[in-house]
Amino acid sequence: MNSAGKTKSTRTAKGEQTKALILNSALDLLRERGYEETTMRAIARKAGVSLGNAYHYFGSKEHLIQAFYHRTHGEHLAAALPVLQKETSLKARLLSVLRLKISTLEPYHEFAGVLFKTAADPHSPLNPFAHDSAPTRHDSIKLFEDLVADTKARIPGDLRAELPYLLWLYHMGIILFWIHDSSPKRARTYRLIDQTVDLLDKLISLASNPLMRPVRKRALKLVSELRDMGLAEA
Amino acid sequence: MNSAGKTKSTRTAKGEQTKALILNSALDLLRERGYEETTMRAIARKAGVSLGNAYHYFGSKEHLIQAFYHRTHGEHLAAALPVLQKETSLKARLLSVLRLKISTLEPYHEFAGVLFKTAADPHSPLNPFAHDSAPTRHDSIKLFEDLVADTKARIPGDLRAELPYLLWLYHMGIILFWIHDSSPKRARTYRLIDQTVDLLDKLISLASNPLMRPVRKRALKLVSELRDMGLAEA
DNA sequence: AATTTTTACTGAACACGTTCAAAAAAAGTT
DNA sequence: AACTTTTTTTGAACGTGTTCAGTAAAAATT
Repeated sequence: MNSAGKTKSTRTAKGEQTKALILNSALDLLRERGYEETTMRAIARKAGVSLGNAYHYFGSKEHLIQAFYHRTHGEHLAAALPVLQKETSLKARLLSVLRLKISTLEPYHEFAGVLFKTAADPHSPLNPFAHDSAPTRHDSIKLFEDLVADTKARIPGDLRAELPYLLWLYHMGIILFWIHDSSPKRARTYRLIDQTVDLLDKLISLASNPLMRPVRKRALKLVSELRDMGLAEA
Repeated sequence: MNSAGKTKSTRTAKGEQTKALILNSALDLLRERGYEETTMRAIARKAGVSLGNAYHYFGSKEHLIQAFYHRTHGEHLAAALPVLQKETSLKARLLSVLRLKISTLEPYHEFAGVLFKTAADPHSPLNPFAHDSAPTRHDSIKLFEDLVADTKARIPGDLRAELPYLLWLYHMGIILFWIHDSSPKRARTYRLIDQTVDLLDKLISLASNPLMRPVRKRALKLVSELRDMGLAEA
């Protein structure tokens, strides 16, 4: 069995091809119709494959979403990494990276809600704290590590260490807002990004003040405990 | 039709009785078996009623959860209000109210995950920003209004106005943690409450400092915009 | 080359949430 | 009391996600 016994590993070139075919069919339908309206039967039909075969490669409908998540993260990464070369300030980097995230996700807005729907369920393999989604989550946080790493802002070491995780959480919050955002061209979300990035920048400066050291230490210790806990769970 | 055309209003004493019977059967089963393992058919059977009849009173399985949410909130309120009489400090009140919330929810820990599962889905009538759940949400926030209202801490007016909503969000975060908490007697959650309440108290003092006024104003304006948005949506 | 073992694939079956037309019961009306 | 309207209740039906025993094909082994 695999990590959680759901998705079988592919052993054959033919199999790899079929698996990709199913995933592409699924993403097409999800983009067009959203989650509920995209049935496993429709996915299999579009891929020219039997229903059972789809389940051979993807243990459940949710596992297809995990594959989607992995793919869009790759797209986002490809778009965001060049930005880290050009921009050096934390603020400018954050602004670009978040805007790119939203534009990458945009084609899937209709069905993205389901991501968070299951994300909060402890029994779902999709929830961000679950063992199954650890690799994708780690990849996702790594982008924010790179973002923070070589920025020349004066940030105390303790805060700098936790900042990637905190920014990742913040970026999840932005996505949650975007999911509920039905304004034209997602204008509200982009405005929220502008405002919160600006505010965050100020708050980081504030927290970096030596006078803040005791409170900062306390808060960061709490954050690190919370962060570690996810890995320790079943 | 009702608020969203889902739950029919009851017109008869007999109907009221049947509705209560179904809800009680549902809550019993949910407590014993959790959400997935509790089928609508089992609920109907336990209530001695046909499947279709269950759907006559509760438009969907999720609507039963909304009823659960309403009921446990009532229990929590009954336990928490006396505390506001005895305790006067914000810190002590918060500590008690949160601990009571967790102990009220405890019997339903197994299935509470589904609360958050659907809570983040924009299409679900259960999501906290949805129109359907507005009454329960408002009731829930009201408790924190009472909690803040007559406390004698020196808190600036702008912060005091938003504090109930912020504390409600915070309390949702605590519940989210509790859902994932599998430690004995939920020790981790109680520890988290202790630590975060302590920290929150310090942060409120900090934010009340006149020097913080500009940043505070900015942050609170953002929060109030976010809060209003929920009501404006479809 | 024949045989065994592993992988890819099929389609029928299951239990579930949900819907709906229609029957039974109750309440309201004349 | 007879009739109409409304509410309650039923049970069959639909489409869904998922499972599984079994078949076809490919790879590994002899």
